[in-house]
Amino acid sequence: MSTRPRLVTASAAPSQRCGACHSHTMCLAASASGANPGTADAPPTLTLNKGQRVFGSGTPFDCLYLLCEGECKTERGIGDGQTQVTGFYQPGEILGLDALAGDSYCSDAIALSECTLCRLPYGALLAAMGRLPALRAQFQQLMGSEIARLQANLLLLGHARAPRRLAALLLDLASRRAAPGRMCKRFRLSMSREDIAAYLGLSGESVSRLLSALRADGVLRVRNREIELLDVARLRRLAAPEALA
Amino acid sequence: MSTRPRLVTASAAPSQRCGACHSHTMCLAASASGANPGTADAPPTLTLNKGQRVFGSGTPFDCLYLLCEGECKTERGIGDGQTQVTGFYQPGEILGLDALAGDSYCSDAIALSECTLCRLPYGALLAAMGRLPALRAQFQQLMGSEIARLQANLLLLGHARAPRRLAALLLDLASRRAAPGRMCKRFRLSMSREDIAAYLGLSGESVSRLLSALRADGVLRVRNREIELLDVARLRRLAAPEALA
DNA sequence: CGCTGTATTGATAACCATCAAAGAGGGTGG
DNA sequence: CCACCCTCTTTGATGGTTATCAATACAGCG
Repeated sequence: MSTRPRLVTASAAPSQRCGACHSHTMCLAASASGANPGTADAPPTLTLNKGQRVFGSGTPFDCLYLLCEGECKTERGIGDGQTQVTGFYQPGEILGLDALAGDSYCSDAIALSECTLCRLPYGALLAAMGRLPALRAQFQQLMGSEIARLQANLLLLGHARAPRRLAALLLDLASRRAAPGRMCKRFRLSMSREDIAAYLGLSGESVSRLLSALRADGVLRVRNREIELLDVARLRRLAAPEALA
Repeated sequence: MSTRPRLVTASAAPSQRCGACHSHTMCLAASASGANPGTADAPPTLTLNKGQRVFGSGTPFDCLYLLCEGECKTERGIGDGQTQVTGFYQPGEILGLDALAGDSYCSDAIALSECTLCRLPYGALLAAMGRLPALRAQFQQLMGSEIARLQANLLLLGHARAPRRLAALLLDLASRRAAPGRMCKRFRLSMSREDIAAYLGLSGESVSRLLSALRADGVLRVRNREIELLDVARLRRLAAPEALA
Protein backbone atom coordinates (compact mmCIF):
# COMPACT_ATOMS: atom_id res chain seq x y z
CA MET A 1 0.00 0.00 0.00
CA SER A 2 2.88 2.30 0.68
CA THR A 3 4.90 1.70 -2.44
CA ARG A 4 6.58 5.01 -2.94
CA PRO A 5 7.04 6.55 -6.33
CA ARG A 6 10.26 5.47 -7.90
CA LEU A 7 12.47 7.78 -9.78
CA VAL A 8 13.80 6.06 -12.86
CA THR A 9 16.84 7.57 -14.45
CA ALA A 10 17.19 5.49 -17.54
CA SER A 11 20.60 5.45 -19.07
CA ALA A 12 19.39 3.92 -22.30
CA ALA A 13 17.42 5.65 -25.02
CA PRO A 14 14.08 7.13 -24.09
CA SER A 15 11.19 4.76 -24.30
CA GLN A 16 9.37 4.26 -27.55
CA ARG A 17 6.39 6.01 -26.12
CA CYS A 18 8.41 9.15 -25.55
CA GLY A 19 9.03 9.39 -29.26
CA ALA A 20 5.33 9.39 -29.96
CA CYS A 21 4.59 11.85 -27.21
CA HIS A 22 2.88 15.03 -28.21
CA SER A 23 4.91 17.16 -25.86
CA HIS A 24 8.17 15.49 -26.61
CA THR A 25 9.91 18.72 -27.50
CA MET A 26 9.01 20.28 -24.22
CA CYS A 27 10.20 17.25 -22.39
CA LEU A 28 13.52 17.22 -24.16
CA ALA A 29 14.05 20.91 -23.76
CA ALA A 30 13.51 20.71 -20.04
CA SER A 31 15.83 17.79 -19.59
CA ALA A 32 18.53 18.88 -22.00
CA SER A 33 19.20 22.13 -20.24
CA GLY A 34 18.22 20.91 -16.87
CA ALA A 35 19.72 19.98 -13.60
CA ASN A 36 21.14 16.66 -14.68
CA PRO A 37 23.00 17.03 -17.97
CA GLY A 38 24.25 13.50 -17.72
CA THR A 39 20.91 12.03 -18.73
CA ALA A 40 20.07 14.55 -21.34
CA ASP A 41 18.18 12.22 -23.60
CA ALA A 42 16.04 10.60 -20.97
CA PRO A 43 14.22 12.93 -18.64
CA PRO A 44 13.54 11.62 -15.17
CA THR A 45 10.44 9.51 -15.18
CA LEU A 46 8.30 8.42 -12.31
CA THR A 47 5.80 5.64 -12.02
CA LEU A 48 2.81 5.73 -9.72
CA ASN A 49 0.18 3.25 -8.71
CA LYS A 50 -3.50 3.98 -8.67
CA GLY A 51 -4.34 6.32 -5.86
CA GLN A 52 -0.86 7.72 -5.33
CA ARG A 53 -0.20 11.43 -5.41
CA VAL A 54 1.90 13.14 -8.04
CA PHE A 55 2.08 16.29 -5.97
CA GLY A 56 0.10 17.69 -3.12
CA SER A 57 -1.28 21.08 -2.27
CA GLY A 58 1.24 23.08 -0.31
CA THR A 59 4.28 21.16 -1.51
CA PRO A 60 6.99 23.50 -2.85
CA PHE A 61 6.68 23.90 -6.58
CA ASP A 62 9.68 22.87 -8.58
CA CYS A 63 8.47 21.15 -11.69
CA LEU A 64 5.60 20.37 -13.98
CA TYR A 65 4.60 16.84 -14.84
CA LEU A 66 3.96 15.48 -18.27
CA LEU A 67 1.59 12.54 -18.12
CA CYS A 68 2.92 9.78 -20.37
CA GLU A 69 0.71 6.82 -19.55
CA GLY A 70 -2.38 6.37 -17.43
CA GLU A 71 -4.83 8.93 -16.14
CA CYS A 72 -4.84 11.44 -13.33
CA LYS A 73 -7.16 13.85 -11.62
CA THR A 74 -6.41 17.13 -9.91
CA GLU A 75 -8.52 18.26 -7.01
CA ARG A 76 -8.71 20.91 -4.38
CA GLY A 77 -9.94 20.22 -0.90
CA ILE A 78 -12.51 22.54 0.58
CA GLY A 79 -11.94 21.86 4.20
CA ASP A 80 -14.61 19.47 5.37
CA GLY A 81 -13.43 16.50 3.39
CA GLN A 82 -15.22 17.50 0.25
CA THR A 83 -13.13 18.11 -2.81
CA GLN A 84 -13.64 19.81 -6.11
CA VAL A 85 -12.05 17.88 -8.94
CA THR A 86 -10.55 20.49 -11.23
CA GLY A 87 -9.49 18.26 -14.08
CA PHE A 88 -9.06 14.80 -15.52
CA TYR A 89 -5.83 14.29 -17.41
CA GLN A 90 -4.83 11.91 -20.13
CA PRO A 91 -1.51 11.03 -21.75
CA GLY A 92 0.20 13.99 -23.35
CA GLU A 93 -1.30 16.50 -20.95
CA ILE A 94 0.56 18.52 -18.37
CA LEU A 95 -0.12 18.82 -14.66
CA GLY A 96 0.88 21.52 -12.25
CA LEU A 97 0.19 24.67 -14.24
CA ASP A 98 -1.81 26.16 -11.40
CA ALA A 99 1.35 26.32 -9.32
CA LEU A 100 3.01 28.92 -11.50
CA ALA A 101 1.28 31.65 -9.58
CA GLY A 102 3.11 30.98 -6.36
CA ASP A 103 5.83 28.84 -4.93
CA SER A 104 3.80 25.77 -4.09
CA TYR A 105 1.20 23.60 -5.74
CA CYS A 106 -2.34 24.59 -4.93
CA SER A 107 -4.06 21.36 -5.83
CA ASP A 108 -3.52 17.65 -5.38
CA ALA A 109 -2.76 15.49 -8.39
CA ILE A 110 -3.70 11.84 -7.98
CA ALA A 111 -3.21 8.86 -10.24
CA LEU A 112 -6.47 7.24 -11.32
CA SER A 113 -4.61 4.27 -12.74
CA GLU A 114 -1.04 3.15 -12.97
CA CYS A 115 0.78 6.14 -14.41
CA THR A 116 4.13 7.16 -15.76
CA LEU A 117 5.04 10.80 -15.82
CA CYS A 118 8.00 12.91 -16.85
CA ARG A 119 9.26 15.55 -14.49
CA LEU A 120 9.81 18.89 -16.18
CA PRO A 121 11.96 21.05 -13.90
CA TYR A 122 10.47 24.48 -14.14
CA GLY A 123 13.73 26.40 -13.94
CA ALA A 124 15.14 24.43 -16.82
CA LEU A 125 11.97 24.94 -18.77
CA LEU A 126 12.14 28.70 -18.26
CA ALA A 127 15.75 28.74 -19.34
CA ALA A 128 15.01 26.66 -22.41
CA MET A 129 12.24 29.03 -23.31
CA GLY A 130 14.79 31.80 -23.44
CA ARG A 131 16.67 29.97 -26.17
CA LEU A 132 13.79 28.43 -28.06
CA PRO A 133 11.07 30.80 -29.27
CA ALA A 134 9.00 27.89 -30.53
CA LEU A 135 8.98 26.29 -27.12
CA ARG A 136 8.00 29.60 -25.62
CA ALA A 137 5.03 29.91 -27.92
CA GLN A 138 4.04 26.30 -27.38
CA PHE A 139 4.09 26.73 -23.66
CA GLN A 140 2.03 29.89 -23.74
CA GLN A 141 -0.48 28.13 -25.90
CA LEU A 142 -0.58 25.30 -23.42
CA MET A 143 -1.39 27.66 -20.59
CA GLY A 144 -3.92 29.41 -22.76
CA SER A 145 -5.76 26.17 -23.38
CA GLU A 146 -5.75 25.38 -19.68
CA ILE A 147 -7.38 28.74 -19.09
CA ALA A 148 -9.90 28.15 -21.86
CA ARG A 149 -10.66 24.71 -20.47
CA LEU A 150 -11.31 26.08 -17.00
CA GLN A 151 -13.52 28.80 -18.43
CA ALA A 152 -15.55 26.20 -20.26
CA ASN A 153 -16.00 24.30 -17.02
CA LEU A 154 -17.06 27.48 -15.31
CA LEU A 155 -19.73 27.85 -17.96
CA LEU A 156 -20.89 24.35 -17.32
CA LEU A 157 -21.11 24.68 -13.56
CA GLY A 158 -22.63 28.12 -13.74
CA HIS A 159 -25.30 27.69 -16.34
CA ALA A 160 -25.94 24.05 -17.18
CA ARG A 161 -28.27 21.62 -15.51
CA ALA A 162 -26.99 18.26 -14.44
CA PRO A 163 -27.76 16.26 -17.62
CA ARG A 164 -25.90 18.72 -19.79
CA ARG A 165 -22.91 18.70 -17.51
CA LEU A 166 -22.62 14.96 -17.69
CA ALA A 167 -23.15 14.88 -21.44
CA ALA A 168 -20.43 17.46 -21.91
CA LEU A 169 -18.01 15.47 -19.80
CA LEU A 170 -18.71 12.23 -21.64
CA LEU A 171 -18.16 13.90 -24.99
CA ASP A 172 -15.00 15.52 -23.73
CA LEU A 173 -13.61 12.25 -22.45
CA ALA A 174 -14.55 10.45 -25.64
CA SER A 175 -12.93 13.02 -27.87
CA ARG A 176 -9.75 13.30 -25.86
CA ARG A 177 -9.24 9.57 -25.96
CA ALA A 178 -9.01 9.47 -29.73
CA ALA A 179 -7.16 11.35 -32.43
CA PRO A 180 -8.23 14.98 -32.77
CA GLY A 181 -11.54 15.32 -34.56
CA ARG A 182 -12.45 11.72 -34.03
CA MET A 183 -14.36 10.13 -31.24
CA CYS A 184 -13.75 7.10 -29.07
CA LYS A 185 -17.14 5.50 -28.60
CA ARG A 186 -16.13 2.79 -26.24
CA PHE A 187 -13.93 3.36 -23.26
CA ARG A 188 -13.41 2.69 -19.62
CA LEU A 189 -13.82 5.38 -17.00
CA SER A 190 -10.82 5.49 -14.74
CA MET A 191 -12.58 7.61 -12.18
CA SER A 192 -15.35 6.79 -9.73
CA ARG A 193 -18.85 8.20 -9.80
CA GLU A 194 -17.86 10.34 -6.87
CA ASP A 195 -14.96 11.78 -8.85
CA ILE A 196 -17.26 12.62 -11.72
CA ALA A 197 -19.69 14.16 -9.29
CA ALA A 198 -16.97 16.24 -7.65
CA TYR A 199 -15.89 17.41 -11.08
CA LEU A 200 -19.39 18.38 -12.20
CA GLY A 201 -20.55 19.86 -8.94
CA LEU A 202 -23.12 17.12 -8.33
CA SER A 203 -23.64 14.26 -5.92
CA GLY A 204 -22.55 10.74 -6.71
CA GLU A 205 -26.13 9.58 -6.59
CA SER A 206 -27.11 12.11 -9.21
CA VAL A 207 -24.38 10.92 -11.54
CA SER A 208 -25.56 7.39 -11.09
CA ARG A 209 -29.14 8.36 -11.82
CA LEU A 210 -28.19 10.36 -14.86
CA LEU A 211 -26.19 7.50 -16.30
CA SER A 212 -29.11 5.18 -15.72
CA ALA A 213 -31.42 7.62 -17.45
CA LEU A 214 -29.09 7.87 -20.43
CA ARG A 215 -28.98 4.11 -20.61
CA ALA A 216 -32.76 3.90 -20.43
CA ASP A 217 -32.95 6.38 -23.31
CA GLY A 218 -30.64 4.26 -25.40
CA VAL A 219 -27.99 6.96 -25.54
CA LEU A 220 -25.29 4.75 -24.10
CA ARG A 221 -24.47 1.49 -22.46
CA VAL A 222 -23.03 1.44 -18.99
CA ARG A 223 -21.65 -1.54 -17.28
CA ASN A 224 -19.70 -0.50 -14.26
CA ARG A 225 -17.05 1.79 -15.57
CA GLU A 226 -17.32 0.61 -19.13
CA ILE A 227 -19.00 3.15 -21.33
CA GLU A 228 -20.22 2.75 -24.87
CA LEU A 229 -21.75 5.69 -26.66
CA LEU A 230 -24.65 4.61 -28.82
CA ASP A 231 -26.17 7.91 -29.86
CA VAL A 232 -23.50 10.57 -30.04
CA ALA A 233 -25.79 12.99 -31.85
CA ARG A 234 -28.27 12.95 -29.01
CA LEU A 235 -25.50 13.36 -26.51
CA ARG A 236 -24.33 16.41 -28.41
CA ARG A 237 -27.80 17.86 -28.40
CA LEU A 238 -27.91 17.32 -24.69
CA ALA A 239 -24.59 19.05 -24.22
CA ALA A 240 -25.46 22.11 -26.31
CA PRO A 241 -29.10 22.45 -27.18
CA GLU A 242 -29.33 26.09 -28.18
CA ALA A 243 -25.71 27.10 -28.65
CA LEU A 244 -23.22 26.03 -31.30
CA ALA A 245 -24.44 27.34 -34.64
CA MET B 1 8.72 41.90 -5.85
CA SER B 2 11.54 43.82 -4.30
CA THR B 3 13.83 43.09 -7.23
CA ARG B 4 11.67 44.53 -9.90
CA PRO B 5 14.04 45.08 -12.83
CA ARG B 6 13.43 48.34 -14.54
CA LEU B 7 13.25 47.93 -18.24
CA VAL B 8 12.99 51.60 -18.95
CA THR B 9 15.28 52.88 -21.60
CA ALA B 10 12.95 55.60 -22.62
CA SER B 11 14.14 59.17 -22.45
CA ALA B 12 10.79 60.78 -21.90
CA ALA B 13 8.76 59.80 -18.89
CA PRO B 14 5.55 57.87 -19.44
CA SER B 15 2.36 59.31 -18.06
CA GLN B 16 2.02 59.58 -14.33
CA ARG B 17 -0.56 56.87 -14.16
CA CYS B 18 1.62 54.52 -16.13
CA GLY B 19 4.40 55.04 -13.63
CA ALA B 20 2.23 53.80 -10.81
CA CYS B 21 0.99 50.86 -12.81
CA HIS B 22 1.67 47.45 -11.42
CA SER B 23 2.40 45.94 -14.81
CA HIS B 24 4.41 48.82 -16.08
CA THR B 25 7.36 46.67 -17.05
CA MET B 26 5.26 44.42 -19.20
CA CYS B 27 3.66 47.37 -20.86
CA LEU B 28 6.97 48.98 -21.70
CA ALA B 29 8.50 45.77 -22.91
CA ALA B 30 5.67 45.19 -25.32
CA SER B 31 5.72 48.68 -26.71
CA ALA B 32 9.47 49.14 -26.84
CA SER B 33 10.02 46.19 -29.11
CA GLY B 34 6.71 46.44 -30.79
CA ALA B 35 5.17 47.45 -34.03
CA ASN B 36 5.62 51.17 -33.65
CA PRO B 37 9.08 52.00 -32.39
CA GLY B 38 8.42 55.69 -32.85
CA THR B 39 6.28 55.87 -29.75
CA ALA B 40 8.27 53.54 -27.62
CA ASP B 41 7.71 55.30 -24.36
CA ALA B 42 3.97 55.71 -24.68
CA PRO B 43 2.23 52.46 -25.49
CA PRO B 44 -0.97 52.75 -27.48
CA THR B 45 -3.80 53.45 -25.10
CA LEU B 46 -7.48 53.20 -25.70
CA THR B 47 -10.37 54.70 -23.84
CA LEU B 48 -13.78 53.12 -23.66
CA ASN B 49 -17.11 54.18 -22.28
CA LYS B 50 -19.24 52.09 -20.02
CA GLY B 51 -20.72 49.21 -21.96
CA GLN B 52 -18.26 49.23 -24.84
CA ARG B 53 -16.36 46.13 -25.80
CA VAL B 54 -12.61 45.78 -25.47
CA PHE B 55 -12.62 42.69 -27.65
CA GLY B 56 -15.24 40.21 -28.72
CA SER B 57 -15.38 36.47 -28.99
CA GLY B 58 -14.23 35.32 -32.39
CA THR B 59 -12.20 38.44 -33.16
CA PRO B 60 -8.67 37.56 -34.28
CA PHE B 61 -6.28 37.62 -31.37
CA ASP B 62 -3.42 40.05 -31.67
CA CYS B 63 -2.85 41.58 -28.29
CA LEU B 64 -3.53 41.51 -24.60
CA TYR B 65 -4.98 44.46 -22.76
CA LEU B 66 -3.70 45.94 -19.56
CA LEU B 67 -6.47 47.65 -17.68
CA CYS B 68 -5.20 51.02 -16.42
CA GLU B 69 -8.33 52.72 -15.12
CA GLY B 70 -11.90 51.61 -14.63
CA GLU B 71 -13.35 48.13 -14.41
CA CYS B 72 -14.21 45.43 -16.91
CA LYS B 73 -15.90 42.09 -17.06
CA THR B 74 -15.27 39.15 -19.35
CA GLU B 75 -18.12 36.88 -20.33
CA ARG B 76 -18.91 33.99 -22.59
CA GLY B 77 -22.24 33.62 -24.30
CA ILE B 78 -23.95 30.28 -24.09
CA GLY B 79 -26.22 30.55 -27.06
CA ASP B 80 -29.66 31.48 -25.85
CA GLY B 81 -28.77 34.95 -24.68
CA GLN B 82 -27.49 33.83 -21.33
CA THR B 83 -23.91 34.56 -20.48
CA GLN B 84 -21.43 33.31 -17.94
CA VAL B 85 -19.30 36.11 -16.55
CA THR B 86 -15.82 34.65 -16.23
CA GLY B 87 -14.13 37.51 -14.45
CA PHE B 88 -14.24 41.04 -13.08
CA TYR B 89 -11.11 43.05 -13.66
CA GLN B 90 -9.59 46.00 -11.89
CA PRO B 91 -6.72 48.33 -12.71
CA GLY B 92 -3.40 46.55 -13.09
CA GLU B 93 -4.98 43.33 -14.32
CA ILE B 94 -4.69 41.87 -17.78
CA LEU B 95 -7.43 40.80 -20.15
CA GLY B 96 -7.29 38.37 -23.02
CA LEU B 97 -5.24 35.53 -21.59
CA ASP B 98 -7.81 32.97 -22.64
CA ALA B 99 -7.04 33.74 -26.27
CA LEU B 100 -3.53 32.35 -26.11
CA ALA B 101 -4.85 28.90 -26.87
CA GLY B 102 -6.02 29.76 -30.35
CA ASP B 103 -6.00 32.56 -32.85
CA SER B 104 -9.05 34.44 -31.66
CA TYR B 105 -10.52 35.63 -28.41
CA CYS B 106 -12.99 33.23 -26.88
CA SER B 107 -14.77 35.63 -24.58
CA ASP B 108 -16.13 39.15 -24.68
CA ALA B 109 -14.52 41.86 -22.57
CA ILE B 110 -16.80 44.73 -21.69
CA ALA B 111 -16.15 47.97 -19.85
CA LEU B 112 -18.18 48.31 -16.67
CA SER B 113 -17.21 51.94 -16.34
CA GLU B 114 -15.17 54.40 -18.29
CA CYS B 115 -11.89 52.62 -18.90
CA THR B 116 -8.43 53.22 -20.20
CA LEU B 117 -6.39 50.26 -21.36
CA CYS B 118 -2.97 49.66 -22.84
CA ARG B 119 -2.67 47.41 -25.85
CA LEU B 120 0.08 44.83 -25.47
CA PRO B 121 0.83 43.37 -28.91
CA TYR B 122 1.34 39.70 -28.30
CA GLY B 123 4.07 39.21 -30.87
CA ALA B 124 6.10 41.97 -29.35
CA LEU B 125 5.51 40.55 -25.91
CA LEU B 126 6.73 37.13 -26.97
CA ALA B 127 9.81 38.66 -28.55
CA ALA B 128 10.52 40.70 -25.46
CA MET B 129 10.21 37.60 -23.35
CA GLY B 130 13.02 36.10 -25.36
CA ARG B 131 15.32 38.89 -24.30
CA LEU B 132 14.12 39.45 -20.76
CA PRO B 133 14.02 36.45 -18.44
CA ALA B 134 12.40 38.47 -15.70
CA LEU B 135 9.54 39.43 -17.96
CA ARG B 136 9.16 35.79 -18.94
CA ALA B 137 8.85 34.70 -15.34
CA GLN B 138 6.48 37.52 -14.56
CA PHE B 139 4.24 36.60 -17.42
CA GLN B 140 4.16 32.93 -16.51
CA GLN B 141 3.25 33.87 -13.01
CA LEU B 142 0.48 36.03 -14.36
CA MET B 143 -0.99 33.14 -16.29
CA GLY B 144 -0.57 30.90 -13.31
CA SER B 145 -2.62 33.22 -11.16
CA GLU B 146 -5.31 33.38 -13.81
CA ILE B 147 -5.46 29.59 -13.70
CA ALA B 148 -5.53 29.56 -9.93
CA ARG B 149 -8.27 32.17 -9.93
CA LEU B 150 -10.41 30.14 -12.31
CA GLN B 151 -9.88 27.02 -10.23
CA ALA B 152 -11.03 28.86 -7.16
CA ASN B 153 -14.17 29.93 -8.98
CA LEU B 154 -14.73 26.38 -10.06
CA LEU B 155 -14.61 25.39 -6.43
CA LEU B 156 -17.15 28.03 -5.61
CA LEU B 157 -19.60 27.07 -8.32
CA GLY B 158 -19.16 23.38 -7.74
CA HIS B 159 -19.37 23.09 -4.00
CA ALA B 160 -20.65 26.27 -2.41
CA ARG B 161 -24.22 27.30 -1.77
CA ALA B 162 -25.36 30.70 -2.85
CA PRO B 163 -24.59 32.66 0.35
CA ARG B 164 -21.02 31.47 0.37
CA ARG B 165 -20.53 32.33 -3.26
CA LEU B 166 -21.64 35.87 -2.71
CA ALA B 167 -19.60 36.26 0.45
CA ALA B 168 -16.51 35.06 -1.37
CA LEU B 169 -17.04 37.50 -4.19
CA LEU B 170 -17.55 40.42 -1.85
CA LEU B 171 -14.37 39.59 0.03
CA ASP B 172 -12.49 39.19 -3.22
CA LEU B 173 -13.67 42.53 -4.53
CA ALA B 174 -12.91 44.22 -1.25
CA SER B 175 -9.40 42.86 -1.06
CA ARG B 176 -8.53 43.59 -4.65
CA ARG B 177 -9.54 47.20 -4.30
CA ALA B 178 -6.99 47.88 -1.61
CA ALA B 179 -3.31 47.30 -1.09
CA PRO B 180 -2.36 43.62 -0.75
CA GLY B 181 -3.25 42.30 2.67
CA ARG B 182 -5.57 45.13 3.44
CA MET B 183 -9.24 45.40 2.87
CA CYS B 184 -11.41 48.08 1.36
CA LYS B 185 -14.55 48.12 3.47
CA ARG B 186 -16.47 50.65 1.49
CA PHE B 187 -16.74 50.58 -2.25
CA ARG B 188 -19.03 50.89 -5.20
CA LEU B 189 -19.98 47.93 -7.32
CA SER B 190 -19.45 48.68 -10.96
CA MET B 191 -21.47 45.69 -12.10
CA SER B 192 -25.18 45.01 -12.00
CA ARG B 193 -26.88 42.35 -9.93
CA GLU B 194 -27.33 40.40 -13.12
CA ASP B 195 -23.59 40.50 -13.74
CA ILE B 196 -22.91 39.24 -10.25
CA ALA B 197 -25.49 36.54 -10.75
CA ALA B 198 -23.98 35.48 -14.07
CA TYR B 199 -20.59 35.32 -12.40
CA LEU B 200 -21.78 33.25 -9.45
CA GLY B 201 -24.10 30.98 -11.39
CA LEU B 202 -27.22 32.38 -9.74
CA SER B 203 -30.20 34.46 -10.75
CA GLY B 204 -30.33 38.20 -10.30
CA GLU B 205 -33.21 37.84 -7.91
CA SER B 206 -31.21 35.52 -5.72
CA VAL B 207 -28.35 37.99 -5.53
CA SER B 208 -30.76 40.67 -4.53
CA ARG B 209 -32.29 38.49 -1.85
CA LEU B 210 -28.92 37.47 -0.50
CA LEU B 211 -27.75 41.05 -0.22
CA SER B 212 -30.93 41.93 1.61
CA ALA B 213 -30.39 39.03 3.97
CA LEU B 214 -26.83 40.14 4.67
CA ARG B 215 -28.07 43.63 5.36
CA ALA B 216 -30.75 42.31 7.69
CA ASP B 217 -28.07 40.38 9.56
CA GLY B 218 -25.98 43.51 9.96
CA VAL B 219 -23.12 42.11 7.95
CA LEU B 220 -23.11 44.97 5.48
CA ARG B 221 -24.88 48.05 4.28
CA VAL B 222 -26.20 48.16 0.75
CA ARG B 223 -27.54 51.20 -0.91
CA ASN B 224 -27.84 50.64 -4.59
CA ARG B 225 -24.37 49.73 -5.69
CA GLU B 226 -22.68 51.21 -2.67
CA ILE B 227 -21.39 48.53 -0.37
CA GLU B 228 -20.05 48.90 3.13
CA LEU B 229 -18.77 45.88 4.95
CA LEU B 230 -19.70 46.04 8.62
CA ASP B 231 -18.74 42.58 9.83
CA VAL B 232 -15.85 41.23 7.80
CA ALA B 233 -15.26 38.40 10.24
CA ARG B 234 -18.75 37.07 9.75
CA LEU B 235 -18.40 37.43 6.01
CA ARG B 236 -15.24 35.37 6.17
CA ARG B 237 -16.97 32.70 8.19
CA LEU B 238 -19.67 32.63 5.56
CA ALA B 239 -17.13 32.30 2.80
CA ALA B 240 -15.20 29.48 4.46
CA PRO B 241 -16.97 27.94 7.40
CA GLU B 242 -15.12 24.70 7.82
CA ALA B 243 -11.92 25.28 5.86
CA LEU B 244 -9.03 27.58 6.60
CA ALA B 245 -7.48 26.45 9.84
C1' DC C 1 -16.41 -16.93 0.36
C1' DG C 2 -17.30 -13.29 3.07
C1' DC C 3 -15.73 -8.26 3.23
C1' DT C 4 -15.36 -3.58 1.94
C1' DG C 5 -15.82 0.03 -0.92
C1' DT C 6 -18.56 1.36 -4.94
C1' DA C 7 -22.84 1.82 -7.36
C1' DT C 8 -27.81 1.85 -7.86
C1' DT C 9 -32.41 3.09 -6.59
C1' DG C 10 -36.14 5.25 -3.83
C1' DA C 11 -38.31 8.93 -0.68
C1' DT C 12 -38.01 13.33 1.16
C1' DA C 13 -36.78 18.01 1.59
C1' DA C 14 -33.68 22.04 0.82
C1' DC C 15 -32.33 25.21 -2.31
C1' DC C 16 -32.78 28.27 -5.82
C1' DA C 17 -34.86 29.54 -10.56
C1' DT C 18 -38.77 31.29 -12.47
C1' DC C 19 -42.76 34.14 -12.97
C1' DA C 20 -44.94 38.27 -11.60
C1' DA C 21 -45.48 42.83 -9.82
C1' DA C 22 -44.24 46.75 -7.42
C1' DG C 23 -40.64 50.16 -6.02
C1' DA C 24 -36.48 53.01 -6.61
C1' DG C 25 -32.75 55.60 -9.49
C1' DG C 26 -30.94 58.12 -12.97
C1' DG C 27 -31.21 60.57 -16.82
C1' DT C 28 -33.83 63.37 -20.43
C1' DG C 29 -36.68 66.71 -22.10
C1' DG C 30 -40.15 69.79 -21.20
C1' DC D 1 -37.20 72.33 -11.47
C1' DC D 2 -40.27 68.83 -12.27
C1' DA D 3 -42.43 65.05 -14.68
C1' DC D 4 -41.61 61.25 -17.20
C1' DC D 5 -39.57 57.07 -18.76
C1' DC D 6 -36.64 53.39 -18.61
C1' DT D 7 -33.72 50.31 -16.41
C1' DC D 8 -32.32 48.23 -12.41
C1' DT D 9 -33.64 46.39 -8.10
C1' DT D 10 -36.43 44.47 -4.60
C1' DT D 11 -39.78 41.32 -2.82
C1' DG D 12 -43.29 37.58 -2.93
C1' DA D 13 -45.28 32.96 -4.42
C1' DT D 14 -44.56 28.72 -6.67
C1' DG D 15 -42.33 24.90 -8.84
C1' DG D 16 -38.34 22.26 -10.59
C1' DT D 17 -33.98 20.35 -9.82
C1' DT D 18 -30.91 18.08 -7.17
C1' DA D 19 -28.88 17.03 -2.42
C1' DT D 20 -29.50 14.14 1.31
C1' DC D 21 -30.68 10.13 3.86
C1' DA D 22 -31.38 5.30 3.73
C1' DA D 23 -31.31 0.71 2.11
C1' DT D 24 -30.04 -2.67 -1.21
C1' DA D 25 -27.19 -4.70 -4.81
C1' DC D 26 -22.86 -5.33 -6.81
C1' DA D 27 -17.83 -5.88 -7.76
C1' DG D 28 -13.40 -6.53 -6.73
C1' DC D 29 -10.24 -8.59 -3.67
C1' DG D 30 -8.26 -10.55 0.22
